Amino acid sequence: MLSIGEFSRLTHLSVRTLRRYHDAGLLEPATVDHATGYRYYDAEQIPAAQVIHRLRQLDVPLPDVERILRSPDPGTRAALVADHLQRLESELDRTRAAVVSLRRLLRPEPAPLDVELSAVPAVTVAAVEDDVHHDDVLAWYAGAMAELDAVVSEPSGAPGGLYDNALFEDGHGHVLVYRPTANPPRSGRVHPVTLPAAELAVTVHVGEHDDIDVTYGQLGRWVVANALAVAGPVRETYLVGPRDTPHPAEWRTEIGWPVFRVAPR
Amino acid sequence: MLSIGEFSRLTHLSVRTLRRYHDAGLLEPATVDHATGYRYYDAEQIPAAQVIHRLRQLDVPLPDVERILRSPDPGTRAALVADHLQRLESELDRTRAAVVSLRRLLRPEPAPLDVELSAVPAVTVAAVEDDVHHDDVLAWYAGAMAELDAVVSEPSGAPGGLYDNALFEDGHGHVLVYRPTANPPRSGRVHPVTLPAAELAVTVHVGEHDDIDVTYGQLGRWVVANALAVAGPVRETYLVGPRDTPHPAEWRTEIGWPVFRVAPR
DNA sequence: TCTGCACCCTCTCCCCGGGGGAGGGTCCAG
DNA sequence: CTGGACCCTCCCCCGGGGAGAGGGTGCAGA
Repeated sequence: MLSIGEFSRLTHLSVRTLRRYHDAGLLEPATVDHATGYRYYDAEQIPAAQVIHRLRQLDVPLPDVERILRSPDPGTRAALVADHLQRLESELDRTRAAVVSLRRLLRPEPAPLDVELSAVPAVTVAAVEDDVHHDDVLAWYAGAMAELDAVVSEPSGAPGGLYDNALFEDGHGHVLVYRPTANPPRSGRVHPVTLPAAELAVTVHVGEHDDIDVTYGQLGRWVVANALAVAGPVRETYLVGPRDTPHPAEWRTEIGWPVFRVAPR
Repeated sequence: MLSIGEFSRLTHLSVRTLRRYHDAGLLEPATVDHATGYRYYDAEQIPAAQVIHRLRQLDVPLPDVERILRSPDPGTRAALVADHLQRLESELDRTRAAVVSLRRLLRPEPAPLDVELSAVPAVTVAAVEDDVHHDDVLAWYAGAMAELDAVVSEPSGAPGGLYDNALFEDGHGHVLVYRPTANPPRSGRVHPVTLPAAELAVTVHVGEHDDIDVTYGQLGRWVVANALAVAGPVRETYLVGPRDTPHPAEWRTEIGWPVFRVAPR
C-alpha cells in the first residue's frame, strides 16, 4: 500500500492532481481510511495513472478520460482515442488556416472588393433550419446540407444559407440552409420556406471559409462608407464549393447583406 | 460611428467579447459616451479586430495580443508572432510524442525491465543547481548543461542530474546537473559539489524522454515489489544522449532511485 | 410628445484543470 | 512521548470566455 506522496513520486502526478482525480472518480485509491481520510494506492495502479497522464497531455477532458478508462473493450477504447486524435487533427488544420490568414492580415495589402447592390425577389425553396450555437455551425451545416441533397432531386440553383446576426453577436442564433427547386418537398427536417425579398449588398469571397470574416469586414466597411445600415440575416450563396471542385482556390461564396439606405445626416 | 452591436456584426466578435477587449485595453472604442457608457466604434477598427480574432484563434494570451498590437514596427510584430508560432510548433511535437507513447501504453505489452541494486560511493563533481518549476525543467536543463560543457574541459564520465522528489509531488523542487571531472572548477553558476554515497535501484531508459515516466513507474513497481522504500532525490545519468548521436533510438538514460530496505511486515 | 422595444450598461456567478495557501489532524522514528 | 513529515479539507486564484439579472438609453412610429 502506497501513500499518496509515494504514489505521486512513482507516477510523476502531483499530490493535488491525484486528489482531484480521486474526487472526479478517475482514479480511485485502492483503499481510503474512513477514519482519517488517508488515501492508499496500489502499485498496480501505476499504469492507469500513466494512461491518464498521457490523455491529459493530449487535452482530453476529464469526463472523456473517464469514459476511455471505463470502457473495458480495447476496441471501444481505441475508437474513443482515435476520435479525440481526429479532433486534434482538425484543430491543427484550423490553426494552420489561422496562421495563413494572420500572415495575410498583417501584410498591409490593398485587396479592393467589388460590392454591388442588388434587389432579390422573394423565392420559395427547400430548407432546413434550426437554432444553432456558433461553435456547432460547421457540423450542423454538413448534416443539414447532406439531408437537403438527399431530398432535393432537381435543384434549380446554387445552395445557400441565412445566418441570423445573433449568431455572431450572442454566439447562437437561427440558421437556415436551402436549395432552390421547383416544388420544394417536405421530408424529415426539409420543408418549404419562402425567403422574403431584400435589397442586398453583395460581394464574393474567394477560397476557403477560414478568413471569410475578413471579407465580411470589408463588405461591412463598404456598407458603412455608403451610408447603409444592416437589416436582417446575412445570406450566403455557395456558387462554387467543395461539391464542385476539390481546389479551395476555385471556391466562390457570395455574401449578401440586407441593407437599407440611411438618410444623410 | 458604429454601436457595439453593429461592430459585432461586422467583425463576428461577440458583444461580450468586445466589451472584455475594451476592459483589457486591447481594442478601445473610438468614442465612449461618458454619460451613458455606450461604446462607439469606427469602421477603421475592423482590421484590428480581425487581427485580434486571428491571434486568439492561435491561443495567443490577451497580454501578448496587446504587445503585438502595440508594437508599431512590423518587424517586431512579425518576430512576436513567429515566437508564438514556435511555441505552437513545439507543443505540437509534444502532442505527437504523447500520441506515440499513449499507443504504446494501451497496447498490453510485457516490456520487462532489468533493475539492479548498486551502491555508489560519494563523488565530487562540477555542478549547476537551482530550485526550478516542473514546467521549466527542460529549458533550465538546456542552459545549465551548456554552461557545464563550456566550463568543464576534461570530463571523466557521463553527465547526470539529481531531481528532488518535490519536483514531481509539488511541481517545483531542487534540481542539480553535473559533470564528473578531476578538479571541479568554480565559474559562473558552476561549482564543486560532493554527491553523497547511496544505494540505488538502477535501470536504463531507452530512447526519448517523452515516456520516461513509464520507466519510472516500472522501476517504482520493482522497488515496491522488492520491499524497498524511496529515500532522496532521483539520479539520472545520461549515458548516451543527443550530444552523442542524433538517433533517439540509441539514447540511454540510467535512472537510479535511492532506496533502503524495509523490514518485512 | 409619448411609448414600446431593441439596444446597451454593469454586476455577479459559472466553466475547466489546475496551483497556492490556511488550518488542523495523523503517522512514525528517535 | 514528541517533533516533524505527511495527509486531510476548504477556499481563493488564474484565463477567456458564457449566462443571466437588473436597470438605463436611443429612436421610430403612433
